[in-house]
Amino acid sequence: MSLVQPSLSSDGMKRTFAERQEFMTEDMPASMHFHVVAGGARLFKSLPDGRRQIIGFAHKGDVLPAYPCTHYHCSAEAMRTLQVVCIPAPHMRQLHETSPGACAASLSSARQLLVSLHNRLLMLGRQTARERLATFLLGQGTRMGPGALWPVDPAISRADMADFLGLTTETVSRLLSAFHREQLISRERRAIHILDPDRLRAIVAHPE
Amino acid sequence: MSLVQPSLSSDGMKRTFAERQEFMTEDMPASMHFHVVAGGARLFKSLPDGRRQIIGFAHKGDVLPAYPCTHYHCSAEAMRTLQVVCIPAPHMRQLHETSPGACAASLSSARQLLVSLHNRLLMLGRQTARERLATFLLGQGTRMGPGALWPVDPAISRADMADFLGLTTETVSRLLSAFHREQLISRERRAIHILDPDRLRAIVAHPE
DNA sequence: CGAACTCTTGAGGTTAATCAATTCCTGTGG
DNA sequence: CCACAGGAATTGATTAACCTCAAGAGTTCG
Repeated sequence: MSLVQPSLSSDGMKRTFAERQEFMTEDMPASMHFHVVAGGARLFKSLPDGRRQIIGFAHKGDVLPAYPCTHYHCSAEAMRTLQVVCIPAPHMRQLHETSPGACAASLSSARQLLVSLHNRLLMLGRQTARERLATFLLGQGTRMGPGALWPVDPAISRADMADFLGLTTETVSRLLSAFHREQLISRERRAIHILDPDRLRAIVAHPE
Repeated sequence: MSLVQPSLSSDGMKRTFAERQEFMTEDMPASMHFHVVAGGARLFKSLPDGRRQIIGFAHKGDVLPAYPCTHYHCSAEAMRTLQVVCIPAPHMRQLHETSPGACAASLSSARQLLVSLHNRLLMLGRQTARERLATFLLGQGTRMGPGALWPVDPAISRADMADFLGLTTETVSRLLSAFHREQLISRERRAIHILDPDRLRAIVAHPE
Protein backbone atom coordinates (compact mmCIF):
# COMPACT_ATOMS: atom_id res chain seq x y z
CA MET A 1 0.00 0.00 0.00
CA SER A 2 1.20 3.50 -0.64
CA LEU A 3 -0.21 6.77 0.55
CA VAL A 4 -0.17 8.59 -2.75
CA GLN A 5 -1.20 12.17 -2.95
CA PRO A 6 -0.28 14.73 -5.58
CA SER A 7 2.65 16.92 -4.74
CA LEU A 8 1.94 19.96 -2.63
CA SER A 9 3.49 23.35 -2.38
CA SER A 10 6.94 23.06 -0.93
CA ASP A 11 6.52 25.72 1.70
CA GLY A 12 6.51 24.34 5.18
CA MET A 13 9.10 22.94 7.49
CA LYS A 14 11.61 20.44 6.23
CA ARG A 15 12.73 17.83 8.72
CA THR A 16 15.00 14.81 8.66
CA PHE A 17 14.64 11.69 10.78
CA ALA A 18 17.25 9.00 11.37
CA GLU A 19 16.70 5.33 10.60
CA ARG A 20 14.42 3.66 13.14
CA GLN A 21 13.31 6.98 14.58
CA GLU A 22 9.66 7.01 15.49
CA PHE A 23 8.48 10.46 14.45
CA MET A 24 4.77 9.94 14.89
CA THR A 25 2.99 7.96 17.61
CA GLU A 26 -0.60 6.99 18.19
CA ASP A 27 -1.03 9.20 21.22
CA MET A 28 0.62 12.28 19.76
CA PRO A 29 -1.57 15.33 19.02
CA ALA A 30 -2.10 15.40 15.27
CA SER A 31 -0.82 18.82 14.32
CA MET A 32 1.16 18.07 11.16
CA HIS A 33 0.85 16.31 7.86
CA PHE A 34 4.10 14.75 6.71
CA HIS A 35 4.95 14.83 3.03
CA VAL A 36 7.70 12.32 2.31
CA VAL A 37 10.47 13.81 0.19
CA ALA A 38 13.05 11.04 0.48
CA GLY A 39 13.47 7.74 2.29
CA GLY A 40 10.74 5.46 3.52
CA ALA A 41 8.61 4.88 6.58
CA ARG A 42 6.55 2.13 8.11
CA LEU A 43 3.14 2.93 9.56
CA PHE A 44 1.84 0.69 12.28
CA LYS A 45 -0.46 0.21 15.21
CA SER A 46 0.43 -1.67 18.37
CA LEU A 47 -1.40 -3.42 21.16
CA PRO A 48 -0.39 -2.88 24.79
CA ASP A 49 1.38 -6.25 24.92
CA GLY A 50 3.56 -5.45 21.92
CA ARG A 51 1.70 -7.13 19.10
CA ARG A 52 2.17 -4.94 16.04
CA GLN A 53 0.29 -4.54 12.78
CA ILE A 54 1.90 -2.66 9.92
CA ILE A 55 -0.72 -0.53 8.20
CA GLY A 56 1.43 0.34 5.24
CA PHE A 57 4.68 1.73 3.94
CA ALA A 58 5.20 5.31 2.81
CA HIS A 59 7.63 6.27 0.09
CA LYS A 60 8.69 9.42 -1.73
CA GLY A 61 5.65 11.48 -2.70
CA ASP A 62 3.30 10.00 -0.16
CA VAL A 63 1.60 12.12 2.45
CA LEU A 64 0.94 10.88 5.97
CA PRO A 65 -2.13 12.85 6.83
CA ALA A 66 -3.24 14.06 10.21
CA TYR A 67 -6.70 12.59 10.36
CA PRO A 68 -9.62 14.59 11.66
CA CYS A 69 -9.12 13.61 15.25
CA THR A 70 -7.08 15.07 18.03
CA HIS A 71 -4.41 12.37 17.88
CA TYR A 72 -2.64 10.43 15.20
CA HIS A 73 -4.29 7.07 14.95
CA CYS A 74 -1.10 5.18 14.13
CA SER A 75 2.63 5.39 14.60
CA ALA A 76 5.30 5.91 11.98
CA GLU A 77 8.96 5.05 11.96
CA ALA A 78 11.71 5.87 9.47
CA MET A 79 12.91 2.77 7.61
CA ARG A 80 16.04 4.66 6.60
CA THR A 81 17.06 8.30 6.67
CA LEU A 82 13.81 10.10 6.03
CA GLN A 83 13.16 13.60 4.77
CA VAL A 84 9.73 15.10 5.11
CA VAL A 85 8.05 18.42 4.66
CA CYS A 86 5.74 19.15 7.57
CA ILE A 87 2.50 20.85 6.72
CA PRO A 88 0.57 22.26 9.68
CA ALA A 89 -2.92 20.81 9.85
CA PRO A 90 -4.69 24.21 9.87
CA HIS A 91 -2.71 25.21 6.79
CA MET A 92 -3.86 22.10 4.99
CA ARG A 93 -7.42 22.58 6.13
CA GLN A 94 -7.45 26.09 4.75
CA LEU A 95 -6.03 24.85 1.48
CA HIS A 96 -8.83 22.30 1.25
CA GLU A 97 -11.45 24.91 2.01
CA THR A 98 -10.24 27.38 -0.57
CA SER A 99 -9.07 25.10 -3.36
CA PRO A 100 -11.59 22.53 -4.55
CA GLY A 101 -8.87 20.94 -6.64
CA ALA A 102 -6.65 20.26 -3.65
CA CYS A 103 -9.54 18.86 -1.69
CA ALA A 104 -10.67 16.66 -4.57
CA ALA A 105 -7.13 15.36 -4.93
CA SER A 106 -6.96 14.46 -1.24
CA LEU A 107 -10.36 12.80 -1.48
CA SER A 108 -9.27 10.80 -4.47
CA SER A 109 -6.15 9.61 -2.71
CA ALA A 110 -8.11 8.76 0.43
CA ARG A 111 -10.45 6.65 -1.67
CA GLN A 112 -7.61 4.83 -3.35
CA LEU A 113 -6.38 3.99 0.10
CA LEU A 114 -9.82 2.76 1.11
CA VAL A 115 -9.87 0.38 -1.83
CA SER A 116 -6.45 -1.00 -0.95
CA LEU A 117 -7.48 -1.39 2.70
CA HIS A 118 -10.58 -3.32 1.65
CA ASN A 119 -8.32 -5.71 -0.16
CA ARG A 120 -6.14 -6.03 2.89
CA LEU A 121 -9.15 -6.83 5.06
CA LEU A 122 -9.95 -9.66 2.70
CA MET A 123 -6.36 -10.79 2.84
CA LEU A 124 -6.03 -10.74 6.62
CA GLY A 125 -9.47 -12.15 7.25
CA ARG A 126 -9.74 -14.85 4.64
CA GLN A 127 -6.49 -15.73 2.92
CA THR A 128 -3.93 -18.32 3.93
CA ALA A 129 -0.36 -17.47 4.86
CA ARG A 130 0.81 -18.68 1.45
CA GLU A 131 -1.71 -16.53 -0.39
CA ARG A 132 -0.89 -13.49 1.72
CA LEU A 133 2.82 -13.70 1.06
CA ALA A 134 2.30 -14.19 -2.67
CA THR A 135 0.02 -11.14 -2.71
CA PHE A 136 2.57 -9.12 -0.81
CA LEU A 137 5.43 -10.06 -3.11
CA LEU A 138 3.41 -9.19 -6.19
CA GLY A 139 2.38 -5.90 -4.62
CA GLN A 140 6.01 -5.07 -3.92
CA GLY A 141 7.04 -6.11 -7.40
CA THR A 142 4.54 -3.86 -9.12
CA ARG A 143 4.58 -0.98 -6.66
CA MET A 144 6.06 1.36 -9.27
CA GLY A 145 3.50 0.45 -11.90
CA PRO A 146 2.68 -2.74 -13.75
CA GLY A 147 5.59 -2.37 -16.17
CA ALA A 148 8.62 -3.93 -14.57
CA LEU A 149 9.18 -6.15 -11.57
CA TRP A 150 11.03 -4.70 -8.61
CA PRO A 151 12.70 -6.58 -5.82
CA VAL A 152 11.27 -6.23 -2.34
CA ASP A 153 12.61 -3.15 -0.58
CA PRO A 154 15.54 -4.57 1.45
CA ALA A 155 14.66 -2.21 4.31
CA ILE A 156 11.60 -4.37 4.87
CA SER A 157 12.65 -7.08 7.33
CA ARG A 158 11.02 -10.46 7.90
CA ALA A 159 9.49 -9.00 11.03
CA ASP A 160 8.00 -6.17 8.94
CA MET A 161 6.54 -8.62 6.44
CA ALA A 162 5.13 -10.67 9.28
CA ASP A 163 3.57 -7.65 10.94
CA PHE A 164 2.18 -6.53 7.60
CA LEU A 165 0.69 -9.91 6.82
CA GLY A 166 -0.50 -10.87 10.29
CA LEU A 167 1.99 -13.75 10.56
CA THR A 168 5.20 -14.53 12.46
CA THR A 169 8.72 -14.09 11.13
CA GLU A 170 9.20 -17.84 11.25
CA THR A 171 6.19 -18.48 9.04
CA VAL A 172 7.32 -15.82 6.57
CA SER A 173 10.79 -17.32 6.49
CA ARG A 174 9.50 -20.84 5.95
CA LEU A 175 7.22 -19.72 3.14
CA LEU A 176 9.99 -17.74 1.45
CA SER A 177 12.10 -20.89 1.58
CA ALA A 178 9.25 -22.85 0.04
CA PHE A 179 8.81 -20.24 -2.71
CA HIS A 180 12.54 -20.40 -3.31
CA ARG A 181 12.44 -24.19 -3.61
CA GLU A 182 9.57 -23.83 -6.07
CA GLN A 183 11.63 -21.37 -8.13
CA LEU A 184 9.10 -18.60 -7.64
CA ILE A 185 11.64 -16.19 -6.16
CA SER A 186 15.37 -15.86 -5.70
CA ARG A 187 17.13 -14.71 -2.56
CA GLU A 188 20.57 -13.13 -2.55
CA ARG A 189 21.64 -11.36 0.58
CA ARG A 190 18.49 -9.68 1.85
CA ALA A 191 17.17 -8.98 -1.65
CA ILE A 192 14.18 -10.96 -2.89
CA HIS A 193 13.54 -11.09 -6.62
CA ILE A 194 10.39 -12.35 -8.22
CA LEU A 195 11.15 -15.01 -10.81
CA ASP A 196 7.71 -16.26 -11.75
CA PRO A 197 4.95 -13.68 -11.26
CA ASP A 198 2.42 -15.79 -13.13
CA ARG A 199 2.66 -18.68 -10.74
CA LEU A 200 2.56 -16.27 -7.81
CA ARG A 201 -0.63 -14.84 -9.24
CA ALA A 202 -1.97 -18.37 -9.56
CA ILE A 203 -1.35 -18.91 -5.84
CA VAL A 204 -3.33 -15.80 -5.02
CA ALA A 205 -6.27 -16.55 -7.26
CA HIS A 206 -6.42 -20.29 -7.14
CA PRO A 207 -5.13 -21.99 -3.99
CA GLU A 208 -4.31 -25.67 -4.50
CA MET B 1 -18.02 0.56 11.04
CA SER B 2 -20.41 2.94 9.38
CA LEU B 3 -20.10 4.94 6.23
CA VAL B 4 -21.20 8.26 7.59
CA GLN B 5 -21.49 11.21 5.32
CA PRO B 6 -23.58 14.34 5.82
CA SER B 7 -26.97 14.27 4.20
CA LEU B 8 -27.11 15.26 0.58
CA SER B 9 -29.69 16.92 -1.54
CA SER B 10 -32.59 14.61 -1.98
CA ASP B 11 -32.80 14.91 -5.74
CA GLY B 12 -31.83 11.76 -7.51
CA MET B 13 -33.42 8.44 -8.11
CA LYS B 14 -35.06 6.63 -5.23
CA ARG B 15 -34.87 2.86 -5.35
CA THR B 16 -35.93 0.01 -3.11
CA PHE B 17 -34.26 -3.36 -2.83
CA ALA B 18 -35.66 -6.50 -1.25
CA GLU B 19 -33.98 -8.39 1.56
CA ARG B 20 -30.95 -10.34 0.37
CA GLN B 21 -30.90 -8.56 -2.96
CA GLU B 22 -27.37 -7.84 -4.16
CA PHE B 23 -27.62 -4.39 -5.67
CA MET B 24 -23.93 -3.74 -6.15
CA THR B 25 -21.25 -6.20 -7.25
CA GLU B 26 -17.49 -5.97 -7.52
CA ASP B 27 -17.47 -6.20 -11.29
CA MET B 28 -20.27 -3.72 -11.91
CA PRO B 29 -19.38 -0.37 -13.53
CA ALA B 30 -19.40 2.22 -10.75
CA SER B 31 -21.90 4.74 -12.01
CA MET B 32 -23.90 5.54 -8.89
CA HIS B 33 -23.40 6.50 -5.27
CA PHE B 34 -26.03 4.99 -2.98
CA HIS B 35 -27.31 7.07 -0.11
CA VAL B 36 -29.10 4.82 2.38
CA VAL B 37 -32.48 6.24 3.42
CA ALA B 38 -33.87 3.24 5.28
CA GLY B 39 -32.87 -0.34 6.01
CA GLY B 40 -29.39 -1.77 6.15
CA ALA B 41 -26.82 -3.34 3.88
CA ARG B 42 -23.76 -5.49 4.19
CA LEU B 43 -20.67 -4.67 2.14
CA PHE B 44 -18.34 -7.48 1.29
CA LYS B 45 -15.65 -8.86 -0.95
CA SER B 46 -15.42 -12.46 -2.09
CA LEU B 47 -12.75 -14.80 -3.35
CA PRO B 48 -13.41 -17.05 -6.35
CA ASP B 49 -13.86 -20.10 -4.10
CA GLY B 50 -16.55 -18.42 -2.03
CA ARG B 51 -14.62 -17.16 0.97
CA ARG B 52 -16.19 -13.88 1.99
CA GLN B 53 -15.00 -10.90 4.00
CA ILE B 54 -17.51 -8.37 5.22
CA ILE B 55 -16.05 -4.90 4.86
CA GLY B 56 -18.74 -3.17 6.87
CA PHE B 57 -22.41 -2.52 7.40
CA ALA B 58 -24.28 0.49 6.07
CA HIS B 59 -27.22 2.04 7.88
CA LYS B 60 -29.53 4.99 7.43
CA GLY B 61 -27.57 8.11 6.51
CA ASP B 62 -24.53 6.28 5.17
CA VAL B 63 -23.35 6.71 1.62
CA LEU B 64 -21.88 3.87 -0.39
CA PRO B 65 -19.58 5.76 -2.69
CA ALA B 66 -18.53 4.86 -6.18
CA TYR B 67 -14.79 4.95 -5.80
CA PRO B 68 -12.60 6.52 -8.44
CA CYS B 69 -12.27 3.41 -10.51
CA THR B 70 -14.31 1.97 -13.32
CA HIS B 71 -15.87 -0.74 -11.16
CA TYR B 72 -17.19 -1.02 -7.66
CA HIS B 73 -14.52 -2.63 -5.56
CA CYS B 74 -16.91 -4.51 -3.33
CA SER B 75 -20.40 -5.97 -3.34
CA ALA B 76 -23.41 -4.88 -1.31
CA GLU B 77 -26.52 -6.76 -0.30
CA ALA B 78 -29.66 -5.56 1.46
CA MET B 79 -29.94 -6.96 5.00
CA ARG B 80 -33.63 -6.10 4.98
CA THR B 81 -35.84 -3.98 2.76
CA LEU B 82 -33.55 -1.19 1.70
CA GLN B 83 -34.31 2.26 0.39
CA VAL B 84 -31.60 4.29 -1.26
CA VAL B 85 -31.24 7.47 -3.21
CA CYS B 86 -28.99 6.95 -6.19
CA ILE B 87 -26.67 9.80 -7.04
CA PRO B 88 -24.99 9.58 -10.43
CA ALA B 89 -21.22 9.67 -10.11
CA PRO B 90 -20.76 12.63 -12.49
CA HIS B 91 -23.33 14.58 -10.50
CA MET B 92 -21.41 13.95 -7.30
CA ARG B 93 -18.13 14.79 -8.95
CA GLN B 94 -19.50 18.11 -10.11
CA LEU B 95 -20.79 18.82 -6.63
CA HIS B 96 -17.33 18.16 -5.23
CA GLU B 97 -15.71 20.41 -7.79
CA THR B 98 -18.03 23.33 -7.21
CA SER B 99 -18.67 23.10 -3.49
CA PRO B 100 -15.58 22.91 -1.29
CA GLY B 101 -17.81 22.20 1.67
CA ALA B 102 -19.28 19.08 0.11
CA CYS B 103 -15.85 17.86 -0.88
CA ALA B 104 -14.41 18.53 2.56
CA ALA B 105 -17.29 16.64 4.12
CA SER B 106 -16.67 13.64 1.88
CA LEU B 107 -12.97 13.80 2.66
CA SER B 108 -13.66 13.92 6.35
CA SER B 109 -15.94 10.90 6.17
CA ALA B 110 -13.42 9.01 4.04
CA ARG B 111 -10.77 9.67 6.67
CA GLN B 112 -13.01 8.47 9.48
CA LEU B 113 -13.40 5.30 7.52
CA LEU B 114 -9.66 5.00 7.05
CA VAL B 115 -9.16 5.20 10.80
CA SER B 116 -11.74 2.52 11.44
CA LEU B 117 -10.18 0.30 8.77
CA HIS B 118 -6.76 0.68 10.37
CA ASN B 119 -8.26 -0.62 13.57
CA ARG B 120 -9.78 -3.51 11.70
CA LEU B 121 -6.44 -4.40 10.16
CA LEU B 122 -5.00 -4.62 13.66
CA MET B 123 -7.94 -6.73 14.71
CA LEU B 124 -7.77 -9.18 11.81
CA GLY B 125 -4.01 -9.38 11.78
CA ARG B 126 -3.15 -9.52 15.44
CA GLN B 127 -6.11 -10.18 17.73
CA THR B 128 -7.43 -13.54 18.91
CA ALA B 129 -10.92 -14.75 18.13
CA ARG B 130 -12.04 -13.86 21.64
CA GLU B 131 -10.68 -10.33 21.39
CA ARG B 132 -12.23 -9.82 17.97
CA LEU B 133 -15.67 -10.84 19.08
CA ALA B 134 -15.49 -8.65 22.19
CA THR B 135 -14.44 -5.72 20.02
CA PHE B 136 -17.27 -6.39 17.62
CA LEU B 137 -19.90 -6.59 20.35
CA LEU B 138 -18.71 -3.35 21.90
CA GLY B 139 -18.70 -1.68 18.50
CA GLN B 140 -22.26 -2.80 17.90
CA GLY B 141 -23.31 -1.68 21.35
CA THR B 142 -21.97 1.82 20.93
CA ARG B 143 -22.71 2.28 17.26
CA MET B 144 -25.23 5.04 17.97
CA GLY B 145 -22.86 6.95 20.21
CA PRO B 146 -21.24 6.17 23.53
CA GLY B 147 -24.37 6.93 25.54
CA ALA B 148 -26.44 3.79 25.68
CA LEU B 149 -25.81 0.15 24.83
CA TRP B 150 -27.67 -1.33 21.91
CA PRO B 151 -28.20 -4.97 21.16
CA VAL B 152 -26.55 -6.42 18.08
CA ASP B 153 -28.66 -5.85 14.97
CA PRO B 154 -30.61 -9.13 14.66
CA ALA B 155 -30.27 -8.97 10.88
CA ILE B 156 -26.58 -9.77 11.40
CA SER B 157 -26.31 -13.56 11.37
CA ARG B 158 -23.57 -15.71 12.84
CA ALA B 159 -22.24 -16.11 9.31
CA ASP B 160 -22.11 -12.33 8.97
CA MET B 161 -20.22 -11.96 12.22
CA ALA B 162 -17.83 -14.69 11.16
CA ASP B 163 -17.21 -13.06 7.78
CA PHE B 164 -16.74 -9.70 9.47
CA LEU B 165 -14.26 -11.07 12.00
CA GLY B 166 -12.38 -13.49 9.79
CA LEU B 167 -13.68 -16.53 11.70
CA THR B 168 -16.13 -19.39 11.15
CA THR B 169 -19.72 -19.49 12.34
CA GLU B 170 -18.83 -22.35 14.68
CA THR B 171 -16.11 -20.35 16.38
CA VAL B 172 -18.41 -17.34 16.75
CA SER B 173 -21.11 -19.54 18.20
CA ARG B 174 -18.76 -21.20 20.67
CA LEU B 175 -17.41 -17.85 21.82
CA LEU B 176 -20.89 -16.39 22.22
CA SER B 177 -21.75 -19.39 24.38
CA ALA B 178 -18.62 -18.79 26.43
CA PHE B 179 -19.48 -15.11 26.86
CA HIS B 180 -22.96 -16.13 27.87
CA ARG B 181 -21.63 -18.56 30.47
CA GLU B 182 -19.39 -15.78 31.78
CA GLN B 183 -22.41 -13.46 32.09
CA LEU B 184 -20.94 -10.97 29.64
CA ILE B 185 -23.92 -11.09 27.30
CA SER B 186 -27.45 -12.42 27.23
CA ARG B 187 -29.09 -14.20 24.30
CA GLU B 188 -32.83 -14.28 23.78
CA ARG B 189 -34.05 -15.34 20.39
CA ARG B 190 -31.52 -13.89 17.96
CA ALA B 191 -30.98 -10.76 20.04
CA ILE B 192 -27.67 -10.36 21.85
CA HIS B 193 -27.52 -7.88 24.72
CA ILE B 194 -24.35 -6.67 26.34
CA LEU B 195 -24.48 -7.20 30.09
CA ASP B 196 -20.97 -6.28 31.16
CA PRO B 197 -19.24 -3.81 28.80
CA ASP B 198 -16.39 -3.25 31.26
CA ARG B 199 -15.32 -6.85 31.27
CA LEU B 200 -15.68 -6.98 27.49
CA ARG B 201 -13.37 -3.98 27.28
CA ALA B 202 -10.95 -5.79 29.57
CA ILE B 203 -10.88 -8.71 27.13
CA VAL B 204 -9.99 -6.36 24.28
CA ALA B 205 -7.28 -4.47 26.10
CA HIS B 206 -5.84 -7.11 28.34
CA PRO B 207 -6.02 -10.72 27.16
CA GLU B 208 -5.58 -13.21 29.97
C1' DC C 1 37.62 -10.55 13.66
C1' DG C 2 33.94 -10.72 16.53
C1' DA C 3 29.53 -9.06 18.48
C1' DA C 4 24.87 -8.25 17.65
C1' DC C 5 21.32 -8.81 14.77
C1' DT C 6 18.51 -11.08 11.50
C1' DC C 7 17.20 -15.05 9.29
C1' DT C 8 16.43 -20.01 8.85
C1' DT C 9 15.14 -24.49 10.35
C1' DG C 10 13.27 -27.98 13.49
C1' DA C 11 10.14 -29.99 17.11
C1' DG C 12 6.16 -29.60 19.53
C1' DG C 13 2.00 -27.03 21.14
C1' DT C 14 -2.37 -24.19 20.46
C1' DT C 15 -5.88 -21.97 18.20
C1' DA C 16 -9.30 -22.04 15.29
C1' DA C 17 -11.00 -24.73 11.11
C1' DT C 18 -13.33 -28.72 9.45
C1' DC C 19 -16.50 -32.35 9.58
C1' DA C 20 -20.61 -34.05 11.57
C1' DA C 21 -24.72 -34.34 14.33
C1' DT C 22 -28.44 -32.33 16.93
C1' DT C 23 -31.25 -28.59 18.52
C1' DC C 24 -33.52 -24.41 17.97
C1' DC C 25 -35.99 -20.98 15.53
C1' DT C 26 -39.11 -19.11 11.85
C1' DG C 27 -42.35 -19.13 8.72
C1' DT C 28 -45.96 -21.75 6.22
C1' DG C 29 -49.88 -24.53 5.55
C1' DG C 30 -53.21 -27.50 7.39
C1' DC D 1 -53.40 -23.22 16.93
C1' DC D 2 -50.29 -26.84 15.85
C1' DA D 3 -47.35 -29.69 12.66
C1' DC D 4 -43.80 -29.56 9.69
C1' DA D 5 -39.91 -28.06 6.72
C1' DG D 6 -35.89 -25.44 5.99
C1' DG D 7 -32.55 -22.73 7.60
C1' DA D 8 -29.71 -21.02 11.43
C1' DA D 9 -27.35 -21.95 15.52
C1' DT D 10 -25.12 -24.85 18.79
C1' DT D 11 -22.16 -28.48 20.27
C1' DG D 12 -18.75 -32.22 19.89
C1' DA D 13 -14.67 -34.72 17.89
C1' DT D 14 -10.94 -34.36 15.07
C1' DT D 15 -7.58 -32.09 12.03
C1' DA D 16 -4.69 -28.64 10.05
C1' DA D 17 -2.46 -24.29 9.97
C1' DC D 18 0.14 -21.48 12.18
C1' DC D 19 2.56 -20.13 16.54
C1' DT D 20 6.00 -20.80 20.14
C1' DC D 21 10.19 -22.15 21.77
C1' DA D 22 14.80 -23.31 20.75
C1' DA D 23 19.01 -23.79 18.35
C1' DG D 24 22.06 -22.78 14.61
C1' DA D 25 23.53 -20.21 10.31
C1' DG D 26 24.16 -16.06 7.84
C1' DT D 27 24.86 -10.77 7.63
C1' DT D 28 26.38 -6.45 8.87
C1' DC D 29 29.23 -3.30 10.92
C1' DG D 30 32.26 -1.51 14.23
